[in-house]
Amino acid sequence: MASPLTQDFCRLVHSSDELPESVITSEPILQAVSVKKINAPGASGLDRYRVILSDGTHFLQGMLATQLNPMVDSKELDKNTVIKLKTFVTNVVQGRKLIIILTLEVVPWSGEKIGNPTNVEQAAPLAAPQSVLKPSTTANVNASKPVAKQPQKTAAAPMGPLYPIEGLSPYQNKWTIKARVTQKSDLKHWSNQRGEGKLFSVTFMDDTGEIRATGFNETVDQFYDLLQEGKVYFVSRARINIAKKQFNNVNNEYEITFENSTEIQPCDDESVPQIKYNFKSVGDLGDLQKDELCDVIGVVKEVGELGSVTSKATNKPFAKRDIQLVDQSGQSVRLTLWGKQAETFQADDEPVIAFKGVKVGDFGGRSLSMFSSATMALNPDIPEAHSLRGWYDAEGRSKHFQAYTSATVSNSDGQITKPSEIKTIGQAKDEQLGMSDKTDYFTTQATVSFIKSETFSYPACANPDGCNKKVTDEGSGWRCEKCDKTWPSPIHRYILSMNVMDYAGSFWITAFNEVAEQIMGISANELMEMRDNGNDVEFQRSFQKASGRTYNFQMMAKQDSFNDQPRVRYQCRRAALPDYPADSAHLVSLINSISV
DNA sequence: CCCCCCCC
Repeated sequence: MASPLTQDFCRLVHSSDELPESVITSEPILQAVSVKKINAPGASGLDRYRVILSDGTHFLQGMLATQLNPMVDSKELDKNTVIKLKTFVTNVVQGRKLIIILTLEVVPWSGEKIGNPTNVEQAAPLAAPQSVLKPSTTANVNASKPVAKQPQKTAAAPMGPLYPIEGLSPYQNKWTIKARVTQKSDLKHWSNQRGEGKLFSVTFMDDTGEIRATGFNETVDQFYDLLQEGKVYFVSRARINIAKKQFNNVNNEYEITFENSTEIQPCDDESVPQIKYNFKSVGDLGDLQKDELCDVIGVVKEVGELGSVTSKATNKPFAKRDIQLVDQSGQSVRLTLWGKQAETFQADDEPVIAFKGVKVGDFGGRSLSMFSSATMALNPDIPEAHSLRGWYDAEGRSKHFQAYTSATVSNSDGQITKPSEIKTIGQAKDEQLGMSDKTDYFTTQATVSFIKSETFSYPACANPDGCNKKVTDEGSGWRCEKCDKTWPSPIHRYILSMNVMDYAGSFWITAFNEVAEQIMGISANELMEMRDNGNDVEFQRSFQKASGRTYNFQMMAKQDSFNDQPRVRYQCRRAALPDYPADSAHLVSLINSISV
């Protein structure tokens, strides 16, 4: 059988300083005669595979970009697999030339080894490398010092070969990327123990990936005005470092730092792609940990008032504005804008906005916050936005959206629980919620049948900072151990014990101060005063008035022991008046789930 | 070399 391999490719690579663009894009076909895992994992912690690549006559070393790992894991790429190199770069590591394969295609092959290749390092160099693969019409006598294809006549020539962003690494120095600025930060000044200075950063993107780049001090003067969001540039001769992933969500294990020698040239090639998103559905934010960064697209359902907060850390005031985002998940989430963005934000027509790199918070279950490296695109021309717009205008607008609640906050193990499910009291008991080691959260619609009036509160510390600890009556005053203070009188706080029922059963639940106050309609202090004043009729009526009402209770079921017997305590964390349209929608979905 | 991203 004729060899499918690209003849003399290994010698061409080995004898060229830098490969011509025509070779880089020629999609050579080689056989991977060996595929081995490298012992030292890469900076990303991912496995790295080394391949020995043969053209049938010689072999040389190659590395696989980590995104190709699944092909090795699945054995799609294995010993003696024939592959077509779709994108690759060459690199010299420890004096040895190797190929880094970024994307490849498997070429069908019997699995036999082709020929008896020898190490290209021992082979005689190729006399005229450029003639082998380069079409003769564009043959370039300076092929050993090639330049990439000129993209546009208005564009300046880049330095060195064009690299895909994906192919950049700290071990290369002669590279040029052609990339779009998808995000540009404001100019920032800093001052700390180690000194002071100014900086800005941008995110570059091409069709292989994205990378963050930062300029400090003099390079700010050189490049801050030149680099504009949305425009395309050639960038070369900058330093590449390991990225500190905790500070941005740009998907690259490396980042660029501009240096004085860095060259940046504008380019008006429109083929470079626009911003890339990896959207997380609003309903799936529970999958993410607090402080993770994510991309979200949603309809702006509500725009809050402009407000201001004072930072606890710096004592500086910040403008803030909350908006509510909804999507097809039926869930809504709050997103907070800060500073200038909060002040200038306007969206009264329920637009679609795509957010990139917003930070996940756990306030009220799940919330989002703009991060300095986050971007916001109003009605972007992307499929997800069009589909969201169509859905919202057709049906979403009239839908009820489930807001995140604190019932989705991380539990005592620090694990995130999903938005609480709706259960009947019978289901909560049948499913033994709260009987395991972990805390269970659920929502139940039930009616208050009875509220205990004998004990309904405890005397709490009157410290205005909200200590709320129990205080003891010492005759001369009420003493708080924690605050080491004695108060003339305590503040009574509810521990309200209620029996609630639905058609499937009843149970006793406890509501603490805020929820209990909402249910009773008056404070525990006021109630205590009635009792102390002997106002029994009014006192008893308060309990009767609060009974017979129906709520959607957000419940927490947790095990504890009483007289050495394990039992479940049901705590009510929130009580909301029933939302009948939403409840009906829930019933409809239950009915739909059982119909054929 | 920043890396704070705030509040309730």
